[in-house]
Amino acid sequence: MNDGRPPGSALMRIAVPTPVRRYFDYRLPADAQAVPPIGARVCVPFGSRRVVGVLVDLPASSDVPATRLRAAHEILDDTPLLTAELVAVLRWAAAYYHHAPGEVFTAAMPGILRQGRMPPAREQAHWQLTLTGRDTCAEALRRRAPRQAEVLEMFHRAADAPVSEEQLAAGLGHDWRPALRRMVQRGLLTAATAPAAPGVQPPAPMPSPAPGPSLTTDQASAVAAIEAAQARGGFTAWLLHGVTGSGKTEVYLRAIRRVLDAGGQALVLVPEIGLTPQLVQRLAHRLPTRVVTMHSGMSDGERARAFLAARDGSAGVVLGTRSGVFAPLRNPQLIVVDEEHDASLKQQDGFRYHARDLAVFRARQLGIPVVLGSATPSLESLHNVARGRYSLLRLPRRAGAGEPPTVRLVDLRREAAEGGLTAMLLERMRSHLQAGAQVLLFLNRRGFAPVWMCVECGWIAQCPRCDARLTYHQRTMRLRCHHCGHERRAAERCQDCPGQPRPIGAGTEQVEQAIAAHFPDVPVARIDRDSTRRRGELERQLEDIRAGRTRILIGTQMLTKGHDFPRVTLVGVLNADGGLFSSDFRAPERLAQLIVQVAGRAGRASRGGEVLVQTSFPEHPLLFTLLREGYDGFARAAAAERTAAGWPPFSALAMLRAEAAQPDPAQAFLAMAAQRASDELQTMAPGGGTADVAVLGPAPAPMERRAGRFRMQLLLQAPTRAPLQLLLARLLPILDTASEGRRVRWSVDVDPIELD
DNA sequence: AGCACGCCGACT
DNA sequence: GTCGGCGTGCTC
Repeated sequence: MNDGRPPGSALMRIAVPTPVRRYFDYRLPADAQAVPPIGARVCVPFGSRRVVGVLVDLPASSDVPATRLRAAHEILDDTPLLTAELVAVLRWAAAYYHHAPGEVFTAAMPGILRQGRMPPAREQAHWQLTLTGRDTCAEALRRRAPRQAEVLEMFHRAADAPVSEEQLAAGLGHDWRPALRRMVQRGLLTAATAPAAPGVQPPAPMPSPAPGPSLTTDQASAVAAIEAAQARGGFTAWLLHGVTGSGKTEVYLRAIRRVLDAGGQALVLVPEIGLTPQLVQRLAHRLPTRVVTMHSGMSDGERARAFLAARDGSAGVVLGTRSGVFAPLRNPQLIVVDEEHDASLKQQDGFRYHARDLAVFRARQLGIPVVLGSATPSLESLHNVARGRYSLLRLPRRAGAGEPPTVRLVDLRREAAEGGLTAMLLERMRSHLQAGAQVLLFLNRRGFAPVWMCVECGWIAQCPRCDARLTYHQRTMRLRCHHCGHERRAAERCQDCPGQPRPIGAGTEQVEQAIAAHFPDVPVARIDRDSTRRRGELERQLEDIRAGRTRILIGTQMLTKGHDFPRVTLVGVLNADGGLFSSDFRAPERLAQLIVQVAGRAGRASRGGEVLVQTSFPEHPLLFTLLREGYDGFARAAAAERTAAGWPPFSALAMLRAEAAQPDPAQAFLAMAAQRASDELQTMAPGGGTADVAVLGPAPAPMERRAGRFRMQLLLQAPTRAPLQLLLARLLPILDTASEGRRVRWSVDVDPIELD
């Protein structure tokens, strides 16, 4: 029975998976029994195809003439797949980022679900210890097979009771399957027929949550402030600015614990690389609930099941990367965004949303607290604190006995670096190694050398498809483009003269080689995308580091996030100059964050750490301020510069980008866009103050040619978001229908963070 | 993005 | 005479 309304006259507004910036209206299916709920999936005819969309509204009328409306084929859900609250977030996001709603909704759903299917309900598999397994010592296994040792430990903790897949996943994060399979082969574990015969054996117990450490006074007052807000109810945004090692996670844990005790759910977002098995484990060990993760490394089925567990409320904590912000939640009471400054929270292609900003919007709409945590907050968040939109919580001291590290600059113009290492750094390395500590060297440049040059004539190996140099990789004797993947043999002869090209400058591969020459007996690990390509390789290397088997670590950005190395006391930043003279106004902020984050790896143990930063520009004001006044001082100076220059957060930006196989169509499209933008601004000027929007460009992108395509950009800059939004709302429909747009690939980026 | 419709070259 | 090239336009 329906609710009395004749279903035939009801309309459905559907987000249809297509790049068109619009919703589509349909009639109910002919056989509909009732009006479906908002957030249900609906199968509809679209052109000549059948597609699965999401019901976002039941409008009273449509702009589309009734004769053109078609009836939906089928309603796929009677319990909505997306909550009404989430639908509202997605609708807002589509409007704010000016992206096609259908693609926004697509981005929010796991593949299986957006195809209109449900994940196969998988029989929960269980395993238990064999007698051999019971007698095997996890520690004995740890050296050769750390992953297996962790699995074994988990079974020992369960004290002979069978352990389920889900418990393994919660306790160990992803990737436990291969280890488990080998252990079954080795006869340590065996499949359990059933978790429990009814009434005989209790189901395998959740490992009971471990008690937390006692809080520092800073932590305690942060927790108290958040708890007061939780008790009060309603939206509050906190910026938790805690130095490395100050125990931000502990603060999150207390706030989450409180939410769980009240029967609610917490959503925790971390940058891609921060979602480590250690973090999953820590949450699972400490919280009396099911923790589900959502990230790109999961299979379709796992992802869909995690999504449904979030929606049904069976998971108390949802831990995800960027796209986790779109998890449907039954009873959300807290959102946490860790490392809120991290650029990977912003999607850089397609639907270019910022997970942190959407998290804040979502929390406001839900009327719940949101906690943004970082040791190096973004200038945006600090600005929001200054304007009173966020409340600041500070953890200025390390939680343990650790002293903050001392930071010094090494002048590369006075001290020659060989293989990336100055004599000064080598001397300090020797000293720290002798004291039994570990050393971490950071260099944001993989490969052997960034340049392959003929010393006779100056010829430099260039990528044929990008405006970029090729990086020399010595192990493979090949030249590789780090922007498009182009690869070729490194020729021994110059192309232009009889000379012999050779590598110039140092990458991680070369540093590794130089270290081996200087410290032949010290075990070294190199951690970058090349050395950790194999599955599980990163985990294996990190385990060697944690166990102290590795003494010197060389790595790129990968090394700076989410990993603790308590025995590292010396950190070397081999070359800090990359960000000093960039055209991107955010480069200094990123460099400062990087230096502080890397430095934070030093001396988390009781001994004071030491940081050496090698640079050719030791007098540069950025480095000077950062060293003398710390991140706070740097942030103040950077904010003053941004104010003067009119950059965010003291203005709002949107970037139009266009690329094509030839430069002309991209240029022509953006020139047209600039013209039409100016036209619109003319007609808008009287009321809305829109004349304040500056149209800058079009100009070639900083790397004009990339992967064989020419890239141009047009920047729109305004003092506030409102006029920019108004302009975009009027400009984009024009661009959508312009013929110039058909010959190029173009996109809008609202609040861009990479200006290239 | 698909997909259809549409109007011009080399083939069974 | 048709198969198919990709320009152009549309999808409730």
